[in-house]
Amino acid sequence: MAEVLIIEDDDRIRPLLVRGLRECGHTVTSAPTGMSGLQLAVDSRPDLVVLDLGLPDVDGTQVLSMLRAVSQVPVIIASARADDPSLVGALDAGADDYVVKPFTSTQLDARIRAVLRRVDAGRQRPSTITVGGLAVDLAGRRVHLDGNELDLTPREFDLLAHLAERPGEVVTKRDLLVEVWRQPWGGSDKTVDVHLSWLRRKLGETAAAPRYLTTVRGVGVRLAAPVPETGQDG
Amino acid sequence: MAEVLIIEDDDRIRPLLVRGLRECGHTVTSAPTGMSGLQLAVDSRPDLVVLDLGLPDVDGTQVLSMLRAVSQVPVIIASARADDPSLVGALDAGADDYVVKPFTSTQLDARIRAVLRRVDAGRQRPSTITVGGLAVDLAGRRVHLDGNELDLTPREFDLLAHLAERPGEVVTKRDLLVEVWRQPWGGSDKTVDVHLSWLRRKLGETAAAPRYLTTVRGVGVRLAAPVPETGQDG
DNA sequence: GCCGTGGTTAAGGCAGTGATAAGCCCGCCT
DNA sequence: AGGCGGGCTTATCACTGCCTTAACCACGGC
Repeated sequence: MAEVLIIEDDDRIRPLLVRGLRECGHTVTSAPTGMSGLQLAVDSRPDLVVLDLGLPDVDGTQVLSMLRAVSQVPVIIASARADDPSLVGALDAGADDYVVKPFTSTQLDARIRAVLRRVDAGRQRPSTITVGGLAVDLAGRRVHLDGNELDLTPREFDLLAHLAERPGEVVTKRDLLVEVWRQPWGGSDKTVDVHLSWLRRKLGETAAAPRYLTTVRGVGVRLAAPVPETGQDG
Repeated sequence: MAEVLIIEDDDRIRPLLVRGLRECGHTVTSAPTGMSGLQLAVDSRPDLVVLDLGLPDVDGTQVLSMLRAVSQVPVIIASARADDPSLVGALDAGADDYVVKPFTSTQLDARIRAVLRRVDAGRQRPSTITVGGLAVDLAGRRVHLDGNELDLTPREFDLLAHLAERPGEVVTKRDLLVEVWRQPWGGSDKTVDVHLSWLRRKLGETAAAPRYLTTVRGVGVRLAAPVPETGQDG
């Protein structure tokens, strides 16, 4: 069904949850601490995170805040705290649901499906995006420009795909480093510049005369259909 | 915050919920039976429905099914039944969340906000503001004036965007320095003046004959749709 | 008539960007 | 196991163009 990450320190509960959700058909990974869970969430990009509030290293609410800073992944809080302030605080910090221990994997599975159903309803995306004469096949990882297939490196494709998913929208280099390069904490903007340069070359354009890739100085870059040439210019 | 419909038969609980949610800032309507609630949901198109499972006329799950047949409105089940089958059945029937009575309006409000946040995230908002013949695309950072695209510098765009987000409202230079320039500690008002001047030039207007950007002496500046020329003036 | 606020233009400094080259790492082929 | 090549990153340098500061002018209020 979905890839689920469980962040839970209790060595008795964690295996139970992993096992229960696997029996429900999910692909499950797990982490025993907040920081390792955060790491996994960034690296493996799960479809949903089940987060315990009572973690040994960092408070669950803080983990949630940090996670929200870099990802929109749905989060279900699993906590022993049944009081309103804990619940309200967690939901307002960006959680999607809150279940109080003890609970069955059946219930957790039902809540997971409810959250994912709502999330999926928002984004039904076609597997191939067309922007002007540019066709990006996300599933097949192929790109065609005016009918001719382009030979892109993995990074080049990921970069182009990310931009193609937001046509006409300006994306910052910082966002690209986070989303494409998966480096929320570091990395150099220059790397993005270089890849953009190569991408432009393969798209048959230059930075000085952009067609699809327009850089917005001081902000980022935008992918949009080129404006048809008006013929003779001034 | 949102328009909420409460479907609940208990004459003691219903007013409590209505009152509690109104205190949280929601607009609330309510119905005591499944069929009247269904009617209201169709007629008044609320942003969210709180549905009791134990209704006198029709079972709550059936109400949910009928509602889902005609609407994608988010539904939070409020029920006295704490057993897993009821919860799983309701969620699988299309509910977004499930709270077990008794619960506080604080908790219900938090869950409402969590559900609505996720729903709103799915909608792609039209991120373009139109003021008269001026169209400001916030996400794409493009500006069109009477159909022609304007070439604005980053600061010019930020300035215009900030004003466009508050059409008709006078904004002080101090506010602009804080919000656009991100300099709460200092900075010269003259900088704003200079950028306003450039912006006016690109908008095809002068300070003496303003169309979109009107300065209010001693206060600040306002962006508003121009008043059509009446021909000869007084 | 003076002062303060606002408008415009000019100029210099600097930050962000573009392109290329070199180094490194990893996988593949022999 | 060693060589090889493609791809990614980092570094360097030149350049464009934006932002700020400064100076001067116009206007309205007191």
